[in-house]
Amino acid sequence: MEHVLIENPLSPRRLPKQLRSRQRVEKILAVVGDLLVEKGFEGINTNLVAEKAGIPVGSIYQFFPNKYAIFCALAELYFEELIAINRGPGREAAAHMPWEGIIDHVIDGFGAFGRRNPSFPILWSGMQHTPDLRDQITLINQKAVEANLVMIERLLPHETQAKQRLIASIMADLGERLLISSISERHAESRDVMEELKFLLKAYLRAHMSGADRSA
Amino acid sequence: MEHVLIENPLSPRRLPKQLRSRQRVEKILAVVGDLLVEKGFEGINTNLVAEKAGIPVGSIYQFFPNKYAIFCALAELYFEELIAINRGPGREAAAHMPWEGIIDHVIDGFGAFGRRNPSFPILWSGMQHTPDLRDQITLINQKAVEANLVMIERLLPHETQAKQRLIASIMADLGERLLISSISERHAESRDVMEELKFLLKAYLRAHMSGADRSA
Amino acid sequence: MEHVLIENPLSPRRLPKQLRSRQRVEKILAVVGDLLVEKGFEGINTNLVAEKAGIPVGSIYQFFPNKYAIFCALAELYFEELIAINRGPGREAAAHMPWEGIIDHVIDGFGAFGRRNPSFPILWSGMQHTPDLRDQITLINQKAVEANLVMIERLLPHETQAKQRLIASIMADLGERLLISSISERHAESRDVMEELKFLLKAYLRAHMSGADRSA
Amino acid sequence: MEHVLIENPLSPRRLPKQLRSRQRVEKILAVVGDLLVEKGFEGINTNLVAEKAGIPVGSIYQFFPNKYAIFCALAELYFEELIAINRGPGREAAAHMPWEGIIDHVIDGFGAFGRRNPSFPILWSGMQHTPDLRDQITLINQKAVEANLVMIERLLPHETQAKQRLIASIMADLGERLLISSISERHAESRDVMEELKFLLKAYLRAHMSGADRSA
DNA sequence: AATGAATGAGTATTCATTCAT
DNA sequence: GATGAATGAATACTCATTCAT
Repeated sequence: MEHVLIENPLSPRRLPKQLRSRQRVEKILAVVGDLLVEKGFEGINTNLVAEKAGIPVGSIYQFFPNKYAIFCALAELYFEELIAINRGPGREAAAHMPWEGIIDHVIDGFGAFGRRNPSFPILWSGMQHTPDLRDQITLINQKAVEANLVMIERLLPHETQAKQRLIASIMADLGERLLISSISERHAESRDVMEELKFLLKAYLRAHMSGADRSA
Repeated sequence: MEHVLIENPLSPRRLPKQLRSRQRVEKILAVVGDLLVEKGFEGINTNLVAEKAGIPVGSIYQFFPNKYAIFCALAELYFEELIAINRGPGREAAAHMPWEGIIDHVIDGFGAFGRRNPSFPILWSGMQHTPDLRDQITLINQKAVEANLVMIERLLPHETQAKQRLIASIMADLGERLLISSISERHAESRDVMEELKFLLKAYLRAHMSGADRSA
Repeated sequence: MEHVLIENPLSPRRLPKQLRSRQRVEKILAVVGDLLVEKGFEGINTNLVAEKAGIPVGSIYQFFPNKYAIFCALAELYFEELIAINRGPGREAAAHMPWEGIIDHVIDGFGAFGRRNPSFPILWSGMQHTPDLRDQITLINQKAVEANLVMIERLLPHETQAKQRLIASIMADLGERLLISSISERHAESRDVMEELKFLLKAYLRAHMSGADRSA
Repeated sequence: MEHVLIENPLSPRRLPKQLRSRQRVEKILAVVGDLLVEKGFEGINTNLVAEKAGIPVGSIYQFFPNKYAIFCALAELYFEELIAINRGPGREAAAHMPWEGIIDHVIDGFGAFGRRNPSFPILWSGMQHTPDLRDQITLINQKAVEANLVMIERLLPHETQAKQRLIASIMADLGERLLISSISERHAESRDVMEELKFLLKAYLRAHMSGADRSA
């Protein structure tokens, strides 16, 4: 389900069960992460990955149907983590937390994630180029929207569903896009940016909550 | 001699003065725009451009020192227009206009621009990959920040310069990033998104203007 | 791992162990030798080499990092042989041989070598143009000088080291330069030239041995 | 005669009579000389020459039928000078000069020439690569042989014509080859080399003059 | 299953020469 | 004559993927 085995050109070919195989897949993904930082998205090639991972090229194709499936798998790893962050601090914790706290928690989580995974923005923006990969991004985006919707429905119960979804979608966009740019080198003042982002999101939601006049 | 450009690896080689040359350069840029939509950033190659433009490859290299200079020239075309939009409705008009009107004007401008230039987001995100081109983006970003600063200084005169610049920079990021994503195909409901963006920006600035408490 | 060569831009990429690989490398070098004669140094291109060798271009790049490395490998083959010739008839034989015999032996060896390898002078002079290759020539030249020094030290023990080296160096130059020109087509009378060269070298050394007056 | 007007692919197309044309041809040759040193033989292209010479490309083709004819013309300039040097100090002077003096004079002349014309060895060795140009070299070589013959006939009147020609030819080879290598950077001790060369040539000729036994 | 040598289509850029103006 | 924009064939090197072993 999460790993559709119907031969989708981007999903992993074979679910590695054997220990060695699992280790190999992990090694491949780790190497790709490193190379993304070291050589850039376009600088990666399968032979290089194999060499750095210490496995033969052929083996890569036992786990992945093609080069892009590797990126996809790495992205999925990142996405799972991001979705978890985006989903917030968990039901019970969230129940006793003001919504602003959730926003702080999510943005801080994104910030920490970005610092932990310098290859993420490179992978993300690289995926835009390959039409097939772009579809994966759309998918992940939808998951982010769903996560946001949970909070929006709670905060803005009187809005139409369409409006709620629009807001959730804008928030997802903000999150993703700014996740990328806030990590990039030109924001050494990353901390300030993160704080400002929290302020922005809160202001946005508060304005909706107070039913602010839109026409002015 | 008059027009020998300092041979920057990205600036055009020769300024086309003759009618035919100007037409050729325009044709090249138009073809690149089309191909960007049709084949994606990585799908473009010089021979293809030449063929579609109906000129020999060699001719491309009379005007551009290399492939990336073509992208750069197209980007510059777009950037000029965007900067003009971002600068707002002009001094006199702006003087008699509430700041919200300026925001509406700019966002609407961006929206119209995006609809007119479907190749823009592809070009923009493609430029991220090529280090040299990335520098161009940084430059343009700075110009956008400057344009935003003018308004911020007027609206939030009591903030520190650093804070003003941070806000202007967030706005620029928002503008650029959302310019890209709001245009992309997955937002057919582009109009709603645009309206929501206006709301977002206004809420953000209003929150700053009212000196909202940040700590909550 | 055993055979990973330090990736010098001119040394072979992979040492061919398998029979087929070794044959391929040999075939490549043989084809380059032929083409050198047929088309000249500048007339050689990698695709042509591949075609004539009956292998795909890509295969060339499995063994050689670039075009010049092929020339270098061929040169090294030649050089090894030449150095061996230059080193003379071997210790024991040399011990029972007048020095003139050694000169005869070396020059005859050069002559035979030249007749066997018509591509050599083309390769040699071609290597002068490519700065990287020129360095290889300097190296080989030094080896030739060392080989000559052995004999010079024996024949002219009273000269200063600097003078001995100068003489050895002139001899090396003579050897190399004349190796090239004596082989070239305009000397069909190659045999006579070879004999004259022996005479020249002997006269030169004898003059030094007799401590001839230089000032006249 | 010296400038065959029959459309030889390497001779100049048109003898420039007009002042401006003569200046242009001279400028072209001077620029080629400079570029030879600056960019190497293969680094020269007609458009670059035209640009550096401050004339349009088309004009080059008014004086020279093709690129190689330019090299040829420059070579001819050099050769004329070299032949003059090689011809010795002039009839009257030579009559009152021991032959050793002539050799000194010629070698010194070659040395001075080499220092004056750093582009010469580059041009010379470059010409080896282009079959057509190689023929020019053969021609010039013959002229050098003729010049040497004059002296050889005087010094070794009893040798057969064939032998005289062989000796003259060896000397020419020595002269040319060593002209190139003695100039090159690896002989900073150029002066010593020059002196050694004089010694070599004198020893060679003296050995012939004394009818030295060849068989030893 | 595992390997890694082999494949060859694909691509940016150059430059001698021409010829319309 | 003079110009210099136009031309396009030519060329080194890469890399995703396969498949014989």
